Amino acid sequence: MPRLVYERADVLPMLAEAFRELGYDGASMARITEKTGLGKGSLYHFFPGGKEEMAAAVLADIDAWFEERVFTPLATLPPREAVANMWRAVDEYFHAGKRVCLVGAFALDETRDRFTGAIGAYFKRWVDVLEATLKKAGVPAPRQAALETVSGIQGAIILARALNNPAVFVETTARLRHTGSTPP
Amino acid sequence: MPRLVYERADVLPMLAEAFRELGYDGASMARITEKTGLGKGSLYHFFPGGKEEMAAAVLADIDAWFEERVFTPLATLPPREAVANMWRAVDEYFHAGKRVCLVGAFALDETRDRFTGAIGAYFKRWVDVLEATLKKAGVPAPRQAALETVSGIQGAIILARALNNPAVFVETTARLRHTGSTPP
DNA sequence: GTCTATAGAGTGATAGAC
DNA sequence: GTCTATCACTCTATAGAC
Repeated sequence: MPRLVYERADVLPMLAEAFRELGYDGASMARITEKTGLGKGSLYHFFPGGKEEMAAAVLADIDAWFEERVFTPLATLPPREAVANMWRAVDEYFHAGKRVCLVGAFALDETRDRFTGAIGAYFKRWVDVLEATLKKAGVPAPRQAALETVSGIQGAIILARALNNPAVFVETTARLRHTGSTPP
Repeated sequence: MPRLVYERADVLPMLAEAFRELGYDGASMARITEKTGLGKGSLYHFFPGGKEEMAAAVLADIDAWFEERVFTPLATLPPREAVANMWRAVDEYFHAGKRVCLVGAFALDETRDRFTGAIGAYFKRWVDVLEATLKKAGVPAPRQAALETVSGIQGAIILARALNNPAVFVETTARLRHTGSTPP
């Protein structure tokens, strides 16, 4: 009987989904083993620091994805293309409203204080690089537009989940999507 | 030695703060007794249904506050006055970005499924009544503007907490605040 | 005495860590 | 699997108002 052999990197997406669905405190080790199919032995082998290290690794993995697919492109592509790429990546990542932003969710309760650095850096990077892009695109008040866009995505996720209607995510972000792609 | 005697209604704001700071799963009975100063006896006397009844009562209390201070005024005051009143109430309630929205926070993880009705009703009522007000004010695309406003508030709370800077709440909602108060 | 509110020890179950 | 700590919750005892 063959057995599946995982690497640490294979486990991260499953862990991420567990934390996304259950929250940090709601994700008990028992439910994490259910969701991942890995035994406690494997999990503590990969993450000797336990649950906190698992969540920290997941946050770092998310940040790396956004760096590659959103932040770096924002900084290097021509502004309008960069913004269009961001919205494509956002729709892909959040499954057009069906998936929650773990970084945003962790920010809301005292879980934030465990991961202040990672959470703050993710959002600061996003706002800063989007602001610079919008400035290049000639958008007026680029700082405020960037804040509005990043926070608008977070709010749309909450609203879509609260109303139990993923379509609300696209509907709510509709106007934001034009910022940076319409001439001033 | 005199002792403090509470009513159920006195306990709700303290419970709300506990859930807001700790989240539903993070709010253990031990920490709730710490935060409220009440013994388990008192808490289970007021809320025989335990933690779930406590959270449900808190959600109902929040909903009642918003009904009185935001939703009903939106439906009855002249449109521009109604919107101005809403923003005053929002700033007061969320302490201009220092306080989290418990209903929104519960929406993000599986806690939503315990309180689907209350969470959905709160946001549906807010969006619907704001949409009607903006329509009366002659705002174009009132539905989308209402979604954007309600979700923008939620997003601004997340961003302010993530960046550890309450001022970001006011900065981020700045443009939203003009919707409904500027002539079309 | 009754009644409501309070305090907190004690229950079995389950938590995270190893 | 095994450890201890902590979980939500129960229950008994009691305080003070009538």
